[in-house]
Amino acid sequence: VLEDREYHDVTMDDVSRRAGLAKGSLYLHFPTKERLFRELVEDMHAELLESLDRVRGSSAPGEPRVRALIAAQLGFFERHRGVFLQVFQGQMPFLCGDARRSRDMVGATLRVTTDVIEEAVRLRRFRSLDGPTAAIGLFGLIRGFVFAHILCGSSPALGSRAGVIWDLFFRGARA
Amino acid sequence: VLEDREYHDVTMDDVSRRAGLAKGSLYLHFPTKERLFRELVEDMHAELLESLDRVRGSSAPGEPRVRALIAAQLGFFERHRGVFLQVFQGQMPFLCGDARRSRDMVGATLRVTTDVIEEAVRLRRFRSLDGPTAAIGLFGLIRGFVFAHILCGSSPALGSRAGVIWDLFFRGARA
Amino acid sequence: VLEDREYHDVTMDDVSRRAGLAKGSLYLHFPTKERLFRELVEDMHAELLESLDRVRGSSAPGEPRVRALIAAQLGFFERHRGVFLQVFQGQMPFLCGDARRSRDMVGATLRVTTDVIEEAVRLRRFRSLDGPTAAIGLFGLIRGFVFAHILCGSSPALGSRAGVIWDLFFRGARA
Amino acid sequence: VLEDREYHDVTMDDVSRRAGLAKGSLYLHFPTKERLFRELVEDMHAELLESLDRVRGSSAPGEPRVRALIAAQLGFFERHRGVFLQVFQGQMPFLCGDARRSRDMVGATLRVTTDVIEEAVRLRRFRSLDGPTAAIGLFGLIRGFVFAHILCGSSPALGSRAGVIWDLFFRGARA
DNA sequence: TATGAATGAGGGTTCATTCAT
DNA sequence: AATGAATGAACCCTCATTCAT
Repeated sequence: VLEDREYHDVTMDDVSRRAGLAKGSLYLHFPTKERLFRELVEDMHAELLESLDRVRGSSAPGEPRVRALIAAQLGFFERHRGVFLQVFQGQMPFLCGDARRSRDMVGATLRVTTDVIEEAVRLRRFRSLDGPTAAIGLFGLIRGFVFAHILCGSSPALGSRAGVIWDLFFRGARA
Repeated sequence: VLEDREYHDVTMDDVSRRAGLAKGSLYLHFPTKERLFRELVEDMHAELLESLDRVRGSSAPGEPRVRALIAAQLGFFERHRGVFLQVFQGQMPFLCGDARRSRDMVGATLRVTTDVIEEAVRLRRFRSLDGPTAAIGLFGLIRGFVFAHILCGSSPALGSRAGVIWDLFFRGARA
Repeated sequence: VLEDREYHDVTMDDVSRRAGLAKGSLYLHFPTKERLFRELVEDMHAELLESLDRVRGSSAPGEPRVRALIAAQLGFFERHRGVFLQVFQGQMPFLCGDARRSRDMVGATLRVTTDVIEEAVRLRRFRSLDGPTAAIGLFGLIRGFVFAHILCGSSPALGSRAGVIWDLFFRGARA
Repeated sequence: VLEDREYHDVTMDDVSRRAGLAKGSLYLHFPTKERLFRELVEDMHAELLESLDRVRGSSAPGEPRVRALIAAQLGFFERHRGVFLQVFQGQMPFLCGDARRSRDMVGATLRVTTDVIEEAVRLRRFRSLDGPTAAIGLFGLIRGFVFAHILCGSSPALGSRAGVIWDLFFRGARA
């Protein structure tokens, strides 16, 4: 439903109609509208963390792992394009009014990113960088492309930007 | 008011109380709640564009100009920390339901950034980069630090991160 | 509720209280205050037309039918005395801002009246009259008595005036 | 202003703009919106009574006087067509929420009409009629044509219906 | 477990009225 | 006398939530 209307314009009526349930039945599963959407976002976030975790198992440390991490995030945002269109446009209280939870979600992503980057530093693939700081940078870089992608329609495909992001992050702009 | 409550939870009563006006008086100045907040955002955006324009006049092309651009954006976000806390947390419909306007605002920023980057490319300070793409990258990088700053409280000062951002953007992570 | 307060002074709160419903419940049945009152008036009007139609089935053409028509209208206004007190005093936008609809309602009544009068003319019970014009006259005559009745309290009973109206309409004032 | 908008949709702003005065200045002349419109209606009514009074001075008793009375009323309604369009459609609380006053206005008209009719009865121009009752009839007859005229646009001219009204009232429908 | 009619607090907006200038 | 910006009570309508069935 969020792909059509923003959070505040989505009524429980809309949700129930889409769910093929009666309005009252929604309340058998979620005590509150806020909780319903919070769980939606948390599910999505769990999925992201899971896919970031899989990065560790399925790729070699260093460059391949960083690239896999970038790809995993792009894939995640592409899969949930509709919802993030809302989130980025600020249409959905990202975590339904709970800043700490928002911090936690971003924090978890940053922690994984930091680990992967520090790994690459240890392997001398990256120069000596402050892990958390570089993680913020990479995080922002990725979101920048996601943002642009979502805002400007769907071309070019988000997945295809992984190479560009890696190139910018790895080599920088320097001549 | 936006620093306390999100857009949809801010009532015109809240606004008027904070403004020291009666509720009705608000409507002498803005025909609609949406318009009131739209104008707020547009004023802020105009200020950003103005300060980005000033970058051209007050700095040499190439590296200094890119650094000035980064600083200008950081300064802008720091000045409006409160509002952007909301925006980044998705608490405020940044553009009050008008995606095109959102695209325009971001587009204007990206255009200036593109110009400045292409300048640096022409001057051989940057390697041969696709201007618009690199602009998205820099834009994301900056916003990433702003986001982290806003989310994690105020330390370290946002302005002090200009060097880090420049370093990451210019040199990349490569060993 | 209209018997106590005029349309614009009747709040949906008043209506709901009188209906023994919550305010919101009203909106399950009518999308709008205007529509609620419009339907009230339309229902009343449908009832009037129905009772005018019945006149045709239950009375002989000519004099009896005209008398029945007069009686039917008086009965209708008497049944809805309260509402028409408002309407005649101009307390209720009779048609809620839609002049065409008003014309239609009156038009339908006039058409039936015209038919009945022309019938009587054909039967040589009435002299040769322009049907539509005479219908307006009879319509006004009836409403005049309704108006007076409503304005001056309830005596004498409206139904008892049918004879007087017929007498005036049939014989005129001529010596 | 009443010719464009109904009473409740006319704001004091509208009135002041039309009057070429500031809104506040209105309140130097009328303490209240209701009072402003009440005085408007009372002025109109005074004008009607005056013109009915003139009927006595300017026409012979009996038939000419009744005809003059009819003409005077038609003229009055034609002059104030706009306002009465509102009143008849029930758009304007005829006397701003004061039924007694409404009764008085109609009562005054009926009294004059009664006098004129009884005069004609005494002169044997009319058969023996109950004055007040016949007055109500004539009053209704006239209003019926005014109503039809106002509702159906302006043709035919209201003034031209005086003959028809007189004919109906005088001769009745009888063959 | 499922329903959906009913609820009623709360929001945006209007506009008659006031009052400092 | 004239102004018009300011006021704030009041209204229509929405929608998350409840509860009898």
